[in-house]
Amino acid sequence: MSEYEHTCMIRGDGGKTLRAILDQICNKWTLLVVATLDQGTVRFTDLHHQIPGISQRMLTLTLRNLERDGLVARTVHAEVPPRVEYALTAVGKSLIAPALALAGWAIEHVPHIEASREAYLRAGSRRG
Amino acid sequence: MSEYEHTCMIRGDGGKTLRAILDQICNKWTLLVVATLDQGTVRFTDLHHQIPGISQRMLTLTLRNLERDGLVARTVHAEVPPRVEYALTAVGKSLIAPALALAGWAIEHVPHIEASREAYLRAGSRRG
DNA sequence: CGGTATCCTGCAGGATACTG
DNA sequence: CAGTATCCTGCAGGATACCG
Repeated sequence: MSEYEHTCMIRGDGGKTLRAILDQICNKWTLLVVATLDQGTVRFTDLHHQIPGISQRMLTLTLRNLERDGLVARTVHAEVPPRVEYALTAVGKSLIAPALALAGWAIEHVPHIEASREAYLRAGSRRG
Repeated sequence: MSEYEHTCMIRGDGGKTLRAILDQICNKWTLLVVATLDQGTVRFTDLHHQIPGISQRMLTLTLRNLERDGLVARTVHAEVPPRVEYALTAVGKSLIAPALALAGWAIEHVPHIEASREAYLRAGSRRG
């Protein structure tokens, strides 16, 4: 049985809705930030340390977008030194499951994909 | 119960594996092409017509990448005029399910996200 | 500590023209 | 019909410096 009847969800409006979301969560850091926040409430600096390679700028931008979309809650504690904590909202948490589905697929098929790439390269170099 | 134990799949190697795949499938057209190919075997021109807005160049590039990764099979028929047909491989088909999971999440939460964005904008303009 | 502001670069992807 | 080849542009995202 084909899944064709359901892929209209992807093709739907020419893919605009889905791609607007995909563009958002695929922007290099979003999914990583969400996954890191799945452990609970985390401070800005802790996030910065736990996500290797992210710049302060990109962490801020990513968190702002997530906050704007209602996936992450930002709490500022009126203390000195300042303390700002981030946590997933219910909607943010609900993203974890489908993200894991995709991550699972990725990890499961990486060997196949890499093998296919090498075979493709070899076939290409044989052609010239 | 938290999903924290599982999010290591996302955070795993600093997210490199997952992001390599995500970068690949999030590149604006890949998922749309895969979803369109879920109907079966489709010719190049038919794909071009069925995916509004895609250029010949991007369709070709997207298909080449999918073929290289073993998600799509390309069949050239020795005829004139030429006929080239594309179809999902088993691995390509297996991507549909997790993609649908994500698409489902996206469609389900678009209203919430858009409402959150508007609220965020209003709060911002109130601040100045 | 938790950010902004600014500058800079690579490259995804569009437009267009040509081809076996 | 099914592509290449080439040029061009916007903008994601990195580096760095400054700020309340």
